[in-house]
Amino acid sequence: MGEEVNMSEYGGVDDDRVSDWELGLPSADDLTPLSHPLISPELASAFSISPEPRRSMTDVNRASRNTLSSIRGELSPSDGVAFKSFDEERGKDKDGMVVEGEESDPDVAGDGSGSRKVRRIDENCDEEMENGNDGGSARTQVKRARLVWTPQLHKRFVDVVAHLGIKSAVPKTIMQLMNVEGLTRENVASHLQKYRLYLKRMQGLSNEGPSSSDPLFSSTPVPQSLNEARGSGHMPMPMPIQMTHPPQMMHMAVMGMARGSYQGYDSSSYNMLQQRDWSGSKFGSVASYQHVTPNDK
DNA sequence: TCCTAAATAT
DNA sequence: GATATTTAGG
Repeated sequence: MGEEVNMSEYGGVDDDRVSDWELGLPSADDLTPLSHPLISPELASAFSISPEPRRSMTDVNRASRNTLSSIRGELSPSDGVAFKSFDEERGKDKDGMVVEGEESDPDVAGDGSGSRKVRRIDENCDEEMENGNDGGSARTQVKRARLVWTPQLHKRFVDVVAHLGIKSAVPKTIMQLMNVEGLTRENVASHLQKYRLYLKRMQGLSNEGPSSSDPLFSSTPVPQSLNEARGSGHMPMPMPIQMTHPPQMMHMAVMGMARGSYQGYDSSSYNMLQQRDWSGSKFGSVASYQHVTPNDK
């Protein structure tokens, strides 16, 4: 769940008080995010309604999340899971570490029937080169950390692409349907580019055996959707995607991950779980961000 | 505007 | 070298 980095600053100061608080608090999963959209993203996209009202409550969100994270980080005596507070290496620009908060997710069985977990990307900006009061426009785009396409995220991506049809699967639409907070169109575009490449390869080598190049892609069943999904000239009626109705935001917040070691995923669990929802598996979080070097480009 | 391919960066 | 981001052309 929402691992937060800056909690390291408060590390272990108030464990006692925290445990008192947590007694009456609902679990993080039960909380409805403030960013709760009123209509389903499918519907929204069907009618060209912007799914994200662009609330200006981002600060509030962040604040409450921080609080939650802090609490979460300190509790766990009841679970067998050991939450370790993580200290991060900020000094080294090339170093990052994976912090996966394992979340007990009891409702995995139905795969989408129950309450979908809220998902979002928690970006973290290290040093923010804040605007030196330039022209005054709030244009200062904080450099996002490197997005890591976790199996969950990719699965969502594939689902959306599949149901859109390969034709109308364009970055913007995909991004909207995925409804992952913080996920940019460029993120999707980039991934889509790679995904298309992958599909092409697979198509060319349809009788290719085990060694499919990408562990991520090969793990996700590729839909036979080289066909168009939407009738031409029709209004984009949202299709009943596998994802359940309130597919709110993906909740995700994981930092770091050493470069180049992504392929270290256990391929066996891939095959086992390829049709299941990934939540609850060892992949506690949906996506992760890699720490970005303070280097400016 | 935005999609896609290519270049660049990590 | 793989992945993700950024740039450039349409």
